Amino acid sequence: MAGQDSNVRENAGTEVGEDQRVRRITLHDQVVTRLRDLIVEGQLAPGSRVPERELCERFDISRTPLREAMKVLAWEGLLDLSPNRGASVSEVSIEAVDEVFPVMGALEALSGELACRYVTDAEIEAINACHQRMVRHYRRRQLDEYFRCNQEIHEAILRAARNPTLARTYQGLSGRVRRMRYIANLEQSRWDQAVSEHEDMLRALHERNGEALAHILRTHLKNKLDAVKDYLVQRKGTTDAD
Amino acid sequence: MAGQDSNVRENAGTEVGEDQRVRRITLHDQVVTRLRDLIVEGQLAPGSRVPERELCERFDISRTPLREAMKVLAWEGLLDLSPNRGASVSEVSIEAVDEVFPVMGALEALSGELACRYVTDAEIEAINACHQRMVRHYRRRQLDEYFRCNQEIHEAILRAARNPTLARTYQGLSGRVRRMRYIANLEQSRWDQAVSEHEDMLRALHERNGEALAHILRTHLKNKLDAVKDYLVQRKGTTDAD
DNA sequence: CGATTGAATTTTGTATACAATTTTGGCCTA
DNA sequence: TAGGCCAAAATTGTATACAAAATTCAATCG
Repeated sequence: MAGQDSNVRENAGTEVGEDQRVRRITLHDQVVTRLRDLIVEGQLAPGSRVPERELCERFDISRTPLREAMKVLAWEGLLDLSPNRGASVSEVSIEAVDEVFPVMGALEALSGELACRYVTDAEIEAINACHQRMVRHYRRRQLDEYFRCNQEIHEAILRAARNPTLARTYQGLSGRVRRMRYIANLEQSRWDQAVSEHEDMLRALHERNGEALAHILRTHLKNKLDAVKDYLVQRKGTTDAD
Repeated sequence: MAGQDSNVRENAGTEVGEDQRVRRITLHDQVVTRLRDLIVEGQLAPGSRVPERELCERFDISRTPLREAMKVLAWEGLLDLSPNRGASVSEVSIEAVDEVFPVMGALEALSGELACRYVTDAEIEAINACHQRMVRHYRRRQLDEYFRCNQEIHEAILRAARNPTLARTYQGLSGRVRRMRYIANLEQSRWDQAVSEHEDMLRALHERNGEALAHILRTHLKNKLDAVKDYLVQRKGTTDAD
């Protein structure tokens, strides 16, 4: 009876569930994706102001779709908007990391539990294949490819949780954290640890041990964010006195 | 050092933390709040289409700020947008409730734990006062006033968690659920139960027992959503055959 | 020489105009 | 009469124009 349910959604670009049947994507949707990538990849430095004019020229569009996109990114927390004073890329502070962690941690743990409940054998196999690819990239020290597989795995788990609301909520937060991986490059010891944690994940998924997977995902996230925080502390030390 | 932090935020209307020093609120911010209220209060029926023209006339504004507001509400999940085909109010289905519960439950539990960690005696006292008011309204069967106190308490707990990201994320989801309280009116037995659960909450908060509060909040939410689901099932039964 | 005030410039907020797509209604045909 | 096709209307997507606020910079005053 409820026909309106599986409609095309906004921000299709970063959704976990893929409805790729949309051929005509609106301009501001593209802008949301492209602008988010710009921020996430650090091409727009945290704290820097973002005049509308500049972005209009860069994307070669008018202000209307750009502003609509900026509203969404402000809601996601990637931009700070001040009335009549414009937009600036939100800062990545240690406090922000500490603030985001418990929330993402709770969601990540939940996704682990739900994923173990609903994941299919085929999905586990696919995730396993992706994991093996990731390990190969890890051995060859191919950072970019490694990250791509890494994110693919996390998205697959999120998808296996069979909860679009969870996925959307998590992704909304992850943008703020994802860019940190560009800011803080992986140290070798942390990298070894991360791969080891991923092994644990796969095992828990195989055994469909939701509690274990939840715990691993949470720890995994915490370790990752701690690494980012270390980097931020260190960086702060170079600019501040003492 | 990071000066951009405590800037005015978008959607100030429903934030938990109150920065009321802003005198000049932009038009689309007002529209976000007003349109959300319209949806939450059920004045725009779930599933109904929402032509821009109509809302422009109702709010007496042009399409530009309205569209910016609609983008945000679509992100919140209150509106479904289809390119070139307009907006419709998202449906409130049983599946949607089941989907939202685990996510909100996890966040609610988290807020309980954090609140017990950071809440001050003064805050507990304020919450307690609000609780007493709520009980009075409950005894007098004043539904609207009861709900107002109820929401105030939940917001106070969320605020005590000292985590704006958590608050924002939770509020983003709560809009979808809040309107259900208008759809499904409280039955007496459920009402008794809810008040009793609130007593438990206050006790846990007093004892600063985070684990207990987390559990109570989660159960409280589950009971509330179950009541909504019962109502939806019943309602569906009257329209569908069997 | 520094601070303050005020006009010019820039930037944002809102409204309107134009283009493109979808929906609707009617007409024609099989 | 039913179905399909084309045109007209309505609705959405985008661009531009105008208004208001904020920033800048310089000139004047202390």
